[in-house]
Amino acid sequence: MRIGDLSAATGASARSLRYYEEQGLLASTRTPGGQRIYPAGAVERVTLIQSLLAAGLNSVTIADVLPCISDATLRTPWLAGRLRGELDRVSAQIESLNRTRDILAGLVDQYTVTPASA
Amino acid sequence: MRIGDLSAATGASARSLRYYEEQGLLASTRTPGGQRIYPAGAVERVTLIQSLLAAGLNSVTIADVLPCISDATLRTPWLAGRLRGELDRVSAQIESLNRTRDILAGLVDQYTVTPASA
DNA sequence: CTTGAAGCTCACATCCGTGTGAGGTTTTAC
DNA sequence: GTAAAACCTCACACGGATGTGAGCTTCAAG
Repeated sequence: MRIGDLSAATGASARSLRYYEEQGLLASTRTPGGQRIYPAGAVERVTLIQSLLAAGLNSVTIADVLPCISDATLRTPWLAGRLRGELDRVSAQIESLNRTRDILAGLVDQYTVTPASA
Repeated sequence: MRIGDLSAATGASARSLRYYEEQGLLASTRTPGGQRIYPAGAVERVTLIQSLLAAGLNSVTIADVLPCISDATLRTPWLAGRLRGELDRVSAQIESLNRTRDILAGLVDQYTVTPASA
């Protein structure tokens, strides 16, 4: 599959896909003319990359972590700790976001209730 | 309370506090010499600002939304919609983060289980 | 007074994924 | 063989909160 197809399939821009490759997150082979050809699992991989980016992991961290998903032999204790750290961070972030959501929901509630007198 | 005290109380750097003021998120009076004096509720206000920033609202949006928390008369339908939109966005973000957390947790699990043979 | 800590303004730097545009090449379809 | 669509590589720009440093002023304590 070519870059346009992968872009359409994932919602990531071609620019982003090239960036992922540049950062070592995504592999491609090339046609004789130099255009990128992506293997079958690329869609899932890009989806995963997007998830991790959205979770606040930067590309370097993702590059460290990603290989282990496909290759269990690459798992080191150091990486396990790293991963656990990221998990904790994301969990804390979710906690914090939940509280903030409650604040926003409370405000929306007030909007819904108070102007009922109007 | 002066800027150093507020910074210590909230964890926000003095730089950030000045920035919040510049963006209209935080008010202060000044000493005759020009130094900032913050009123009593400033700590809570800064904490709220930090929450909203962490939730992905930018300073302009926060500036729109913040006044309504203290003053119900400022609530307009337009702002209600705006607020609801932000709430939806944050909720979606939390959903997405939950999925990502599950992915990370799954990875950590694999680390925990697989190397048990070692 | 004097001195050191704390504050002030201004302005440039950083992060980092993504947008964008120029200028050129490859691929695909007719 | 030709035209159009897709792709290529630079390389610069951005957003937006925060860091940082220079140069100066104010405040609090001795």
